[in-house]
Amino acid sequence: MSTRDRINRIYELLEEAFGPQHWWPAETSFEVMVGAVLTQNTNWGNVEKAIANLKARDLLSPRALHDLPREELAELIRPAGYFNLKSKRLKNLIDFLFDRFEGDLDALFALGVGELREQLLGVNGIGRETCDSIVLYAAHKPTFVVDTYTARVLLRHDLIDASADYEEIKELFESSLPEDVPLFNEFHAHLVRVGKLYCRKKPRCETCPLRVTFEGGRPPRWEDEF
DNA sequence: GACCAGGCACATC
DNA sequence: GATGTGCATGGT
Repeated sequence: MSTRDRINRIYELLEEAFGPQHWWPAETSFEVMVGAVLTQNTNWGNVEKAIANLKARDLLSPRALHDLPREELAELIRPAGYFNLKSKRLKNLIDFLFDRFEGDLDALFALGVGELREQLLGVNGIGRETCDSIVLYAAHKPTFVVDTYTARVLLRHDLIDASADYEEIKELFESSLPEDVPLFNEFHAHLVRVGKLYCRKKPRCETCPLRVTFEGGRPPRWEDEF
C-alpha cells in the first residue's frame, strides 16, 4: 500500500472510529486566533482557563484586546503559562491586524492562502503551526496543520523518518489528500486526539495502545485494545 | 517531585 | 543548517 493510500486509510479509520471532532473548540474566529497562540506548548485545559478570564470581562474581540494594556492581558492569561511571552505575541498579532487591516478580520481573511500564511508568519510569535491553525480553523482556508502529535503518529507508522521537518510533513498530507477544508480540519483534530496516546520518548514503541495495521490477512483497523 | 502539554524566537556553533 | 535554551502554569 502506498504512503498516499495509507494516509487516506488512516483518515477513514479515524473518522469511522471516532466521528466528527467539531474543531476548533471556539465560538468565533478571533477566539481561534487567541487560542492558537495560547496553546503553544501548553495543555488545552490551561488555555481554557485563560480564555474564560477574557470572556468573563468581555475582552475577546480585536478592539477590546487592542485597548487593553499588555500587563493586564498577561495577568488574565496567566493560567495558560508563558504569560509574559504570550501577551507580547498576542499584542503583536493584534497590532498587525490593526496596522494592516484596520482591525478587520474579514479583511485579513480575504487574502489568498499563500499570502495569508506569509503575512501571519511575518508576525513575531506566530510560527508555522500557529499560522496554519489560524488559516485553517479561523479563516477556513485549505492548509494542513502539523504539530508534535502529527509527527508522532506518522513516525509510529513508518510514514516519515525522524528527521522530517514541518514543511515535509505538511506536504505529505497535502499531496496525499484532496484539498478540502473540512477534511483537513477533521484529520488534524483526529491526529491530536490519538497522538496523545502514543509514547513521547519512544516514538517507535511497539506497545503503544493504538496503531493501524496495513499488512496481514485482514483489513486495516485500529487495534482491538484501543 | 518529575514529567508533560495542540511552539517559538533567539543565541551560538 | 543544526542544536541548545528560556519561557511558566496546572494536571497526573
